[in-house]
Amino acid sequence: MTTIADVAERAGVSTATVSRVLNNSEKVTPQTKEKVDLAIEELGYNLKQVKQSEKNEITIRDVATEAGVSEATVSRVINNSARVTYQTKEKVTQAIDELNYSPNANARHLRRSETKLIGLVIPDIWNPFFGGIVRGVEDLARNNDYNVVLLNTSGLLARERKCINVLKDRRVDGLIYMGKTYDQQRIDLLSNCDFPIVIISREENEIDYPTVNIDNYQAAYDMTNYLIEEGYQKIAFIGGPEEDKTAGLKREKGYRQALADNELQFDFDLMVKGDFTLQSGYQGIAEILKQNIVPDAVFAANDEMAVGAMKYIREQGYSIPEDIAVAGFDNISLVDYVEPRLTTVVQPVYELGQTGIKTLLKLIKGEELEDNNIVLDYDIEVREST
Amino acid sequence: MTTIADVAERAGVSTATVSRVLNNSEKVTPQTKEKVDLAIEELGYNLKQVKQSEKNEITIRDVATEAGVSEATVSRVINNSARVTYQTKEKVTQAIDELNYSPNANARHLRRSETKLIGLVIPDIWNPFFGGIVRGVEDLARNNDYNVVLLNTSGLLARERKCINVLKDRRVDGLIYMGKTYDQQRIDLLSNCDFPIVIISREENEIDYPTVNIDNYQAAYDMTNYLIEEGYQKIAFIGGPEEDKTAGLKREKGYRQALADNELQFDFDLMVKGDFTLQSGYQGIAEILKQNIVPDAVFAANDEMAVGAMKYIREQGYSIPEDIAVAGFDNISLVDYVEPRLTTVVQPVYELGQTGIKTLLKLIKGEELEDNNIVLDYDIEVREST
DNA sequence: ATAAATAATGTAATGGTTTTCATACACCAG
DNA sequence: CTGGTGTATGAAAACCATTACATTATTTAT
Repeated sequence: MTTIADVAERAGVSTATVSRVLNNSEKVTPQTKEKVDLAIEELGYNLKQVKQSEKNEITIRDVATEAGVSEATVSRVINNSARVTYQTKEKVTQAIDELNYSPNANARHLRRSETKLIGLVIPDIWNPFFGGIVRGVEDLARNNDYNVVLLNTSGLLARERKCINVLKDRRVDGLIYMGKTYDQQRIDLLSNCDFPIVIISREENEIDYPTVNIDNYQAAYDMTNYLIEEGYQKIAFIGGPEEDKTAGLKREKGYRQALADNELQFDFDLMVKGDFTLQSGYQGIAEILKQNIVPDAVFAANDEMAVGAMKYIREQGYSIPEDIAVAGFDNISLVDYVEPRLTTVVQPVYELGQTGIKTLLKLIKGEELEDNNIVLDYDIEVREST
Repeated sequence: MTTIADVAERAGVSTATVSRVLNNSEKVTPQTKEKVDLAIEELGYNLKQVKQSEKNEITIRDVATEAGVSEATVSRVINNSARVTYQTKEKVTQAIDELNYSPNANARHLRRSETKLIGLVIPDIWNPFFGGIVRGVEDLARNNDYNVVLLNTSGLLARERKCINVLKDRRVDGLIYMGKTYDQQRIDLLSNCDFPIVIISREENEIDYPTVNIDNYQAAYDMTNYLIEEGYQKIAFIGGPEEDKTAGLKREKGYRQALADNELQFDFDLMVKGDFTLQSGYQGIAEILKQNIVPDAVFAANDEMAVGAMKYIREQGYSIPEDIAVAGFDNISLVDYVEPRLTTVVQPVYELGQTGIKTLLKLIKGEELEDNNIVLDYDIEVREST
């Protein structure tokens, strides 16, 4: 298509000048007018020309034409949104097949103002604990015609902020959020979203959104109790970091309460703080053993630390579980592979994910939640380490 | 907003009838008219009501009004797509802030006919091997303003088919595909897509799309060579399943060639087929040992099988690596946790992901690839198991 | 001061779909 | 067979942003 710009170039003047000539709006030298008029003629420029699309996506319009019906009818067939004669339906589906038409979801979503997209914000998919959750989320989401946009944050506030903005721009229908910490900044971040949000794997009292979780306190209590029943008396505990006011703290509390309820003295020397890494479990138990205190069992607030502890214990020549039993928390896949296999609290990761998305879908539909804080069952899987 | 349909429902007639009443276009029974009029009154229906959006999304139009400029100018500010006076820019950004405006990405993408969305099809995110890749993909994608739609297939053809269709509908700009197998059906599936595709972790000769991978043959060769150099002479191999004509086969070939090049006899009794699971590694080595053949080393085609083998070996009272050394392939996280830690081929998972997305972005931009099959470096990480 | 260029901004078409309102046709009861 | 209605369909207005093209302001050069 010829544009004013083309004419301008041909005539060797600016587009503004061409415009002036066309509209007689301002004075123009006769020579200039001459040049411009010539260019217009040469190029056959025509103000009223209609532009035609370059891109050749097959659209609902093409289908409509092919089937000899209106776009509306095609839409009705596609969405089953109204009764359509059998014949018409046939024609339409055939046209769709013939043209290999696939409806543009973006256009649909723009019109419908829903995107069938769920944001999934996670600190680290590499970690199988989260991997299991993601899988639960994705499976069930897709069964409900939603897709998942995955965003890995590494737990960094700046990245989380960006992620949330991206999700806002994309107008996701909802968000499943998992963070490392839940401080005021995160809460501000989330509260600024106008789509529903569900938090997985956090204690309910920290945060003001629906959560899906297990009862960390009770699980730790039960595990400790189990150890006591098995005859262990001197049970060490490797906890989470000082700052962790959430799951880690709950687990610690469960441990202490179980001791108390069994009339066992809580001993500060038997408790150390870790940071959920393998190393910290290793060092944690080392701290205790180096004081020449030898517990008969160690309960770590997560599996990584338990495995780290096992390593040190074995290095010191103790045998597991004969000298020192070890128990963990989470049931990450590696617990099955270590020697001896680790007794641990089984978190239902896949179900956590599924329940999270179920809850989110309810919120999206505007349904009321019976319970804002869903607590799933855990299991204690006894293996050879105790 | 009240629509004709609402009135029709209230009055218990069809919309057509309501229309007739409204326009006096055709005859209508007095009673019907009565009913309809009543309904109209009750619902306060007003033909001329300007329909206003129910959804009250803040749009670029609002920003334009607020800032006293045209929508085009707002767009220019947002996208930095043309020069705008400092003052105008100020006004616009201020309006954006004030209204807390966030541009609707779907509308943008519809117009631009690109979605900044990448499909990521994967057999199992739960598996840390894939988890690492996903992370590499997502990180780099986001740095380039792309988002990732994650689709977990469990390797099932039916699900893969659905996934691909979803991605087509969503008009993703590209796809990163990982599958368990690559048969004709998958190839058909992929070839039916009109966006660029990159395959991660597959041998180039199987498939006709750009791939990112390591050299499985060479890696297995090097590992075998390393074992031989360490003095092992009787090296067993636990391979992939019979059907696996890809990575597993390459690894086997590398193993055999290394033997040959070192003038070691290849011995069928020292080779078993597994299926990449822990159990199959356990059984595999059992098969060999039960024949009273005792190798001095075992090389498994992946880590899971290696760990399974370790387990059986230890159970039989052999010590690792003194009696039998063990080596694996992949470097999944658990290799660091087993006792002794496993010597293995390190696949650069994160880089595989990153390179995959890099390649895909090139394709999306329409750039030529220097190399259609990118081969990344691997490492051999020697630990205590050899 | 005038004519032209350049910079800044506006207008309106466009992207592909859904959905509301409107209507042609077919059916049914009297 | 005809008046009254429902059913199947069509036309056109949304949805929100981008962008091609046009135009108005502001410089620059003569």
